[in-house]
Amino acid sequence: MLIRIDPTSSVAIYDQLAAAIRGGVAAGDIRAGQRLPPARELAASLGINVHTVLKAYAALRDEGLLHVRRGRGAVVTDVRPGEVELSRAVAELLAVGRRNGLSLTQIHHALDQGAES
Amino acid sequence: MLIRIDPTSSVAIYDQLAAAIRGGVAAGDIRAGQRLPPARELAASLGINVHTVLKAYAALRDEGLLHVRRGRGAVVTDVRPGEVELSRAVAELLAVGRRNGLSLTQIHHALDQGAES
DNA sequence: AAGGATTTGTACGTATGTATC
DNA sequence: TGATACATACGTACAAATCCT
Repeated sequence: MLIRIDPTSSVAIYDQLAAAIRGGVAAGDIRAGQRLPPARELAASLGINVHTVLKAYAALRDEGLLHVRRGRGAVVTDVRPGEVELSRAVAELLAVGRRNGLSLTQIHHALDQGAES
Repeated sequence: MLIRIDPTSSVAIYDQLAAAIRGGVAAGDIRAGQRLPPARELAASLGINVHTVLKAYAALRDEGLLHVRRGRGAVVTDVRPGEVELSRAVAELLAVGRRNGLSLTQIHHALDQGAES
């Protein structure tokens, strides 16, 4: 897939890149399980900085679209459309719960209470 | 409030700082509407880099704890996270799960799976 | 209204740590 | 052991939004 970056755009470069990758996945240009180019490589080919690529990767990881891990690279999540938002909602609840000092069991309990109402 | 950073800790500095601010808000040391020190200033007083402070501020903003805007600084949100934030995350997960045809049990299962990774 | 000061946002550069292969 | 690749942190510079005079 071809990614173009417009440095004159008011949209941030990392945002342009993230959008391009999102689109590539949605369009099927990038398949589930497929690994994206290493950040340094992609940065070099696009003429941008590694940080900028890593920031885009991190954003997509937070969305649940990518699995990004040290030494492994960025791999497109193997989930069906719709499951991305599910895993993101799961991740958010876990993050919020733990931030407030809740155990996994307590988070489950909160889920049950929320389901009653 | 006093913030201490342990550079030898395995916990990332920006994470330590974010946790310290969260704790300060929770403990009432920092009140709603109060403005945090400029990133550069706080960075200098803690002996860390501006980026590190900004990353902590951005994380807290994503959590909804802070309003961070150019020229204005970082202001503590008037709504206290906690129950409100938790119930919102619960509601979102339930909504997303049911939209995708999951039962409550299946949502619990998704939560467990998310907790593993 | 205009301009300067303040403050975060983004981007680039570089170095080191850590997990994976 | 070594190579690969992301994670974090520090440094610097400029842009953009806001505030104040």
